[in-house]
Amino acid sequence: MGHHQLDSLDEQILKLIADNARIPFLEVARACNVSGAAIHQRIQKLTNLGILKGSQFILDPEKIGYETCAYIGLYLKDPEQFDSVAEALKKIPEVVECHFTTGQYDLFIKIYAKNNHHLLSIIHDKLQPLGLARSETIISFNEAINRQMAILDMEEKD
Amino acid sequence: MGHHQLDSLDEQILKLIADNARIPFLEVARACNVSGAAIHQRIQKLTNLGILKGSQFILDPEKIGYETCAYIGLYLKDPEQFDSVAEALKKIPEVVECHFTTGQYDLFIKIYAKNNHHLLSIIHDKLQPLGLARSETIISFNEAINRQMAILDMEEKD
DNA sequence: AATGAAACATGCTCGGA
DNA sequence: TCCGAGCATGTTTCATT
Repeated sequence: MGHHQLDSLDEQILKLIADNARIPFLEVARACNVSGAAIHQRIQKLTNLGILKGSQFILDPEKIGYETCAYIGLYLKDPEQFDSVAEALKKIPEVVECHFTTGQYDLFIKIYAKNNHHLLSIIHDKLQPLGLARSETIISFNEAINRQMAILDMEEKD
Repeated sequence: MGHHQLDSLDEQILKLIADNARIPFLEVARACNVSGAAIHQRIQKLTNLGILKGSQFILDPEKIGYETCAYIGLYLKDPEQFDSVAEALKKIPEVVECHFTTGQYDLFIKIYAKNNHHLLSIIHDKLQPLGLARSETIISFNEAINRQMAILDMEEKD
């Protein structure tokens, strides 16, 4: 699971495509002073290495009807079930993140709901039945930042 | 700020492109039984409405050297400064999310760091100087889910 | 691992319905 | 709002270095 050695060209490519998945590879090629075929090969390589894991169009949650964003810390009745609970959470489309965490919570999740009422009904009808002992909800009323981590600098050797 | 009326074609398009930003629009057109020009126009419209907010290639954080993911709840010495603190957080590249929240915390952020030591140094050297009274860190040791919310069903009328 | 050219496919624009 | 056609542009492959 360690990370890989990326050379300067890989890094340039990642910086150019990370926040613009529709950029023409020829434009990347021109910016990097290499051929289009080279970019094609590198992107293939980065994909095979698992560094690139697909692409997305970013949708504005509010504009498609998801006005409530919340984090919920879950305490399980049986903490050893965290694995099967995580599986069950994958089937709840409103759950967009799920973390196994240190300390306080057994699981920590992020949810988008249509509104506060919808959030409550998700907690009641979908989360509680999974075997929660208790939960703590943090409602976000403004997502001031939401971005991908930057590609900061070269990777050190293994 | 409200959401918009999306028809069935908009919805189909969003479902096809949301998790594949590189899909050819002509392929979308074929799947929807409309012309390529129609898809082109719709995507333009969805972009103008702010429903589409750009695109990304998804990078695997671990594979580019970010092995620690954490959430941090921030208590500010002066809670009224939350706005300027949020601005300052934008300049810290390791901070990928920042929320204004109800209750407990003044701000709630998500951070990717190279390792635990790096996380500590970010908290000490970059976050504390912003005027923190206190902070609570939740370290994730496994991100079991990380996805975009699904496009579930038609939007109701305004 | 990169190149350049060729073959193929797509993106974009415009006139018209 | 959509279609179809035309042209510019991008993608992919392959033989070569």
